This record gives sequence, C-alpha cells and structure tokens, in this order.
Amino acid sequence: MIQTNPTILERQSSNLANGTRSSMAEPRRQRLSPDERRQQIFTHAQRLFNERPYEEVSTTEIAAEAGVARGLINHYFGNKRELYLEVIRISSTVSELVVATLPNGSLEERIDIAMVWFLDSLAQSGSTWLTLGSGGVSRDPELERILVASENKSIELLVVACGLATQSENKEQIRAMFRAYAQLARSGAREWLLRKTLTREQLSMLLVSTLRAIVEEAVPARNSRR
Amino acid sequence: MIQTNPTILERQSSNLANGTRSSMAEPRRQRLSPDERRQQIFTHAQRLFNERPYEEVSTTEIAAEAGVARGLINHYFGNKRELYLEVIRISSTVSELVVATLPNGSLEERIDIAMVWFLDSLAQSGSTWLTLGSGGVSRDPELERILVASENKSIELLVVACGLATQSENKEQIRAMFRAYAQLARSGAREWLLRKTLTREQLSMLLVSTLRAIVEEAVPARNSRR
DNA sequence: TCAACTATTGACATGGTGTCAATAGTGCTG
DNA sequence: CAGCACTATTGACACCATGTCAATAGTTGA
Repeated sequence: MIQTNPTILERQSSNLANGTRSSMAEPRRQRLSPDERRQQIFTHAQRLFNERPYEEVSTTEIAAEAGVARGLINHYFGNKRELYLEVIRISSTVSELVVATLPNGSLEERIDIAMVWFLDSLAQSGSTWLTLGSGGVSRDPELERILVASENKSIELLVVACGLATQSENKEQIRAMFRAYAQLARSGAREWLLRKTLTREQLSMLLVSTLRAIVEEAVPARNSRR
Repeated sequence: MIQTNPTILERQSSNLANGTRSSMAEPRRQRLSPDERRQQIFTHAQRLFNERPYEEVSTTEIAAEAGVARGLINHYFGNKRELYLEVIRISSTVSELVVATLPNGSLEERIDIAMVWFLDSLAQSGSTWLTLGSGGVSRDPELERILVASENKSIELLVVACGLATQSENKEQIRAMFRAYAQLARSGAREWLLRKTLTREQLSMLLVSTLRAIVEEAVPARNSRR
C-alpha cells in the first residue's frame, strides 16, 4: 500500500463538520441516511480508483478517506469488487447520455456529425473512459460485460450513422469491424487528450478517413467470404 | 482462489520422475541446477498466467503446480510481479523474431506484403499477444514499458513499410496515428482469431483499406495543425 | 569419508479482505 | 420528556496471499 499522505488516516467528518472540534465534543459516530453514506463512500472510491489501478487501492484507504469504518464498505457494497464495478458502471455510461438524433444527409455529412458528437462527449467526460482497458482482456467477466454493453451502444449508434443499420446480412461482420474501429477511436482519443500528440483536427481527420474507408471498401467486401 | 482440481497440491516431480515411487523412496527434496528449477517454475507460471488473469493466480498455486515450496519463487524471481513481468516479456517478444526485409514497390504492394507478414506471425503466436491489454491503461508502469517497447518495434516496421520513415517532420503525429492503427489491428485480430467473427480475408481488407486511408488522407493533413 | 556449499524448505510476520455480534445515534410513542 | 425500538456504525476476529529468513538437506570436491 502506498502511503503518500500521512494525514489521510485521520477522521474527516465530511462537509458538515462543525469547526469547533476542540470545544464542542463532536459525536464519535456520525449517523447519516444510508443514501448519504453510500454516496459519500462512493465518491471517495471513485476518486481513488481514477487515480490508481484497482489493486493499489485498498478498502482500508477508501474507508479512511471517507472517514468511516472499513466494515461499512462491505455493508453497503458487498465487497471491494462490487464497489469498483459500480464506479466503472457510472464512468462508462457518462457518454451514453448524449443520444444524438442523426439528420438525414450524405454519408460524408453524417459521419462528420457523428464524429463531432463523439469528440465533444469525449472532451467532456475526460480521461475516465480512456483509461479503461476494454479490449477483450480476460479480466473480470462482469467488468467485461459492463464495458462491452457500453461499447455496443456506441457502436450501434455509429452503425446507424453510417446507414448500415438496415443491412440484414453480414450483421456480425459489420459489428466486428466497428468494434475494431472503436479501438482505433479510443486509442486515437488517448493520443489527443492524454498524450497530446494529435490535435483535435488531426484526430478527426484520422477517424473520418478510416471510417469512410471501412464503409466504402471493407464492408462491401462481404462477397469475399467463402 | 479457484481450486478446480483437488490433486494439484500433490507433489509432482517434473519430468524426470522415477516410476518406482512406492518401492524406492524418492528423495524428499529434489535438488536441481538453478537454471532448471527456474525454468520449471517459469513454465508453470507461464501456463497459469495465460489461463487466468494476474490476480486469480496465486503463488501458492504456481508453487504447487511446479511441485516446489512457495518460498522458492521469491528466491528465483523476487516477487510475484517480477515473475509475471518475465512471462509477459517473453510473450510480447515472440512476434519480433520475424523481421521482414521489405521489398521496393508501390505503397499498395508493400502494405499488402506487410499485412500478410503481420497476419502470419499472429496466426502462429496465438492468443497470447491478443489478450494483453496494452492500451495505455494506468496499470503497472513496468508492464506498460515492456508492452510499449514491443509495440513500438512493430509500429516502426509499419512506418517503414509505408514509406514514411524519411518523413522528418510530423514524426510524432505519424507515430501517434500508427499507434491508434495498431489498436485497430489488435482488435481486428481478436475478432479473427478469438471471436471468429471475421475471416482472414475480411480482416486483411479492413486493415489494408484503413491503412491506405491513413497514409493517403490522414497523414497528409499535417498542414491542418495550428 | 567428510566438509563446505547452496538449493530448498517451512515457519513466521505483515497486510488486505470479509464477517458479525456489539454498540450507539435517532426518531417515535406514551 | 423519558424510554424504547430501530438500525447505522463500529471494531475485533478469522482467513488468505505475499514476502522474509534461518534452518535443513542434497551435492560436490578434496
């Protein structure tokens, strides 16, 4: 366990702490409504899990930061893994809020619009989504399920934007290619937002040109199956 | 800890076991040369780490499978993490063995050839490389370093194949785009080899068309930077 | 044959996680 | 307002995984 700050183990009584700690004896136990307490723990867990990977964040630390007994985490969330999954569940659904109604128009136009929407929602949601390793890694099956479900929604949206939704045959192939494309997009977004090696325009150009190539060249290749 | 087979905790005396276990008392301790013992532990660790993710494989299990005391793992490898990194280090360098000398020719031809080489080496190395989550996740810095180094080699090769090696300006942008492309390739390979949702031809078409799009459209967009 | 060497072991200490009975705020009721 | 039921919260306990290290037992050479 990494102990960066020696003061984090102190009791911190959230935001409704009375400043007169020395004069007035504050209650040794703070009793909140389950919703409040749950939210409080969740907030601190969310922050810590965004700072460091799962294994390096201990429930002891989360409890200390939230100023509660460690057992309370288990009481509200079952176990550490479930708490983590809840954090991920929130992070991965941020970008789903924006469900753009796509206008009619040429493929070019719709791709452009979808890309603007994608980049905008990314710029807002920040780096949370980027650091998730949703790449079919053999990690946690439940974690996998959550990330895949979230990704599927985005992909379905993209399929619609490209006018391939009506394509009844080769459904699976199209989805597979778009899943691969989603990884390009994710990685590209990482280059843009985290590593800052690409400008937004460059990333946009990358995403648009490759997506057009997929729709116009790779997808029509459905006749090349055996 | 997952205990699938109740017999794995038994002593298994590697491959040089004498069959007369009941009659001849085999030595309670088997003393091997450090190289042999190290290799033996490594082999079992490699198998287990390929079957299940890091956290779900305990050193107790590795030691049991190898038929040695758990302390020996620390003696030879320091700690569990270093053992794991050594496994990864081997897995990620498999595909580097094939260093193709690229012929001259049109961009189209060279991309085709590079892609055949890429898919061939993938088909051989199997799923080990695919399940690695090398996506800039904030995991282990050392793990990150290893995977990035391995990936960089592949990317450099691809840059040469595309005839962009001499491009002195926008070096970083080109590399960034190719890193993103590598994720598309990795994900596509996963669809081909693991999920079997794409045929080799379809994947090849996907990779070739998108790569051509990047080289011809995205990369020349270097003048669009601010 | 014996002794130095060292590969190997097993007990110990540490730290993280989950469980659960005991405890102490809180609000209701007479 | 006192007392009581309810339950949010605690802290001690058991369990498991990891790392350390002194003791032990094969092995090799004199």
